Amino acid sequence: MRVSLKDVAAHAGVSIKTVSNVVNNYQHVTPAMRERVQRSIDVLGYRPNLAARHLRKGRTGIIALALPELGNPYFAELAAAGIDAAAAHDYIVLLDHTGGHREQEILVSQGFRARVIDGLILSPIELETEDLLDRAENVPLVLLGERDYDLPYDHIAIDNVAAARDAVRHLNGLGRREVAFIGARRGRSEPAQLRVRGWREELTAAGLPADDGLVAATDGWGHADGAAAMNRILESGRRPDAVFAYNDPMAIGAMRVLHERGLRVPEDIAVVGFDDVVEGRFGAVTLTSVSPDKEAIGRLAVESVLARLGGNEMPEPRRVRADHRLVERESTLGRAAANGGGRG
Amino acid sequence: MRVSLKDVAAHAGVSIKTVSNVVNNYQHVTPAMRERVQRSIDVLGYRPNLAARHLRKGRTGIIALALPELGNPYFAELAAAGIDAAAAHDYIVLLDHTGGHREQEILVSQGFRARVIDGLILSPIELETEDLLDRAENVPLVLLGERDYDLPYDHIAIDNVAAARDAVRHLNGLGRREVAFIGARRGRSEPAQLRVRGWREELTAAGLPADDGLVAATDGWGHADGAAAMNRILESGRRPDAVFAYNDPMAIGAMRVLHERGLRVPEDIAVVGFDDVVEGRFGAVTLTSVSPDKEAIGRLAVESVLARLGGNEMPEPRRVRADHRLVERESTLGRAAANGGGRG
DNA sequence: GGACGCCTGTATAACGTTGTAAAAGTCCAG
DNA sequence: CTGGACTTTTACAACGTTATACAGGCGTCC
Repeated sequence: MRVSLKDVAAHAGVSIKTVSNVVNNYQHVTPAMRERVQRSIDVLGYRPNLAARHLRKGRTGIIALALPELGNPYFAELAAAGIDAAAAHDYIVLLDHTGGHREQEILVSQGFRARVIDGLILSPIELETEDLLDRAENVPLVLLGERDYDLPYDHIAIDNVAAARDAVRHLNGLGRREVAFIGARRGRSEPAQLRVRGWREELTAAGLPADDGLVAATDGWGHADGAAAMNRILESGRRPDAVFAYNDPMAIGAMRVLHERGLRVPEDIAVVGFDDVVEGRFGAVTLTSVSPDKEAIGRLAVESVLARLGGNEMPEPRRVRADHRLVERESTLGRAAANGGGRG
Repeated sequence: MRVSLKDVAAHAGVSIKTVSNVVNNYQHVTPAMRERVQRSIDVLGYRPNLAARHLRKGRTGIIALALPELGNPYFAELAAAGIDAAAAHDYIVLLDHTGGHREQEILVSQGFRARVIDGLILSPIELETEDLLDRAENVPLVLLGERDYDLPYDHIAIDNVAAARDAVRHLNGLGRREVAFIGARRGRSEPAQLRVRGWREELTAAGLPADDGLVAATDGWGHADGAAAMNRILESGRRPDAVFAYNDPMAIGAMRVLHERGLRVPEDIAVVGFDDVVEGRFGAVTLTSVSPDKEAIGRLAVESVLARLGGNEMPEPRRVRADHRLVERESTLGRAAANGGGRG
């Protein structure tokens, strides 16, 4: 059986509490006593029983990080950053995936999937505001990602509108005048996605078309969804000279379709993605992408949720903006000044 | 404060244990009593305290899954499969990443990173046999992946030698006679990697060269490592007509280098990867790859470790083979019968 | 009709830890 | 050498749950 404080206490000839004091670096322990107890600890190979500690302290030392999809490298990198940030605070991360499905997201937000956690970081896709109103759970919640909720929870994200505008402005600067958007989510009550909004704002400001025919809604957000959306746009008869995708996998899926149809990137159609995943740097045509500071997002999310644990004072919910920048690569290369000229 | 069994018991006017019995679906509870207690549970919104349950039962309901790198979609998909398989058994998965570094892998195997777990699934990269000999930890361990340890732990993997031979045989069948291998790990005491072995065996059996000049060792196993390795091979003066890579990201990195140098895939050089990640299906040249049954691996690993929890009888350690198949795509297309003819 | 067994429900004692309060020990001033 | 102030260590009670053992109630079998 595992060795407990009791065993160590017996071995060292002291009380249980003294051993506990040594383990917890309690201030008032004489060096002699500390060493004696420590020796017993080492000899017996004592390791604290976390379940008991958790029961006693009411904390588990675990926070959950619920992401839509681990297969998307963006989330994988985010997860890695979160795990490391948590480890720095002696916290462990329980990773979960929702598939971006509303029911799963609700389950997670209500704490029904992982019930051993002190705090929760959730990156929702389909979750609606009302789903969080009756949140019975009392563990702190921090939200991540593009969706914007008017709720008293911390929210960590980049400025998605500004980032989308950066991307579109970059395309416009290359002389592209018809910029399609791939990846509006289908069936969303309000098309309030910030990236679509940024796309629309920037185009409108530039006096360029931003009609619905240029927006392709999708069911998911993987390569295949991007490819299908690209196909749909082209089959509609539109011939945009640029595509801005909701994320990199979708952009890459779209580029595959363009390749199959003999359209050249960037000569015929420039492409910009979002998230700056590694994959985009190694295709036949490397991908220009909006690069969020993933490390910062992961770290800020963890620090944010841990801060909520401390006191009951419940400070004002915070909207934290992480940095982003546009990384230009081959998919939007060249033809900088050669605008105006058709590409016949 | 949270509501406990005691509160429910008081509300329902029964003993604590009776409430516990209802919660645990204990057999001998009258329907009337069950309903009465259940009503109190619902009214008060009781939710079991897992820390207390864990302390009492000695189980936490959590297993750890430690993978080298979440950024590699292969592992991300594996993780997703593991999480779902565990959920089917009411278990929760604690995901961890080692970076493939030996110290981290040792830490994980000794249980120093996550100490709340009932079992551990580890996919080691650099870990050596001796690191597991003095494993003090008593939680069951299941190993995953390519490395083969002669130790009394369950091991789940595909037949890596056979899979590698399949890939090389496929290339040979296309008339390719000089097949390079990308991704032998640098600094490994014995080059016992199974995939290299399969590559060598198949080539040798076919009477083709399998010398060290065709093997490119790498530090890591990402896109950039594959690209660097490909560059090194080409700069050495060798002109292989096929490349077999340790995994898909490396294969894709290699293809990028070939593209930059104006070498065509598959016309000049055919490429085969390993793992069949989604990314390989959407490049300008889709990637032929060995496709392990990830869902099965994740599921088998979880079931294996859960099986070890049950009894103390410690059955014989098992080597479980998951299925694999070769998925042929554009990177090895055509020129089937056109062998023999040089390529200019 | 009484003894026996089965079915329900209850009291109590753990599981291993930490917080509280009090006991024991130490030190110094008077 | 005694009293007081302070430091170190201890005993004990929680935290919320489940296992064990046992007490009643009821039916059943001779």
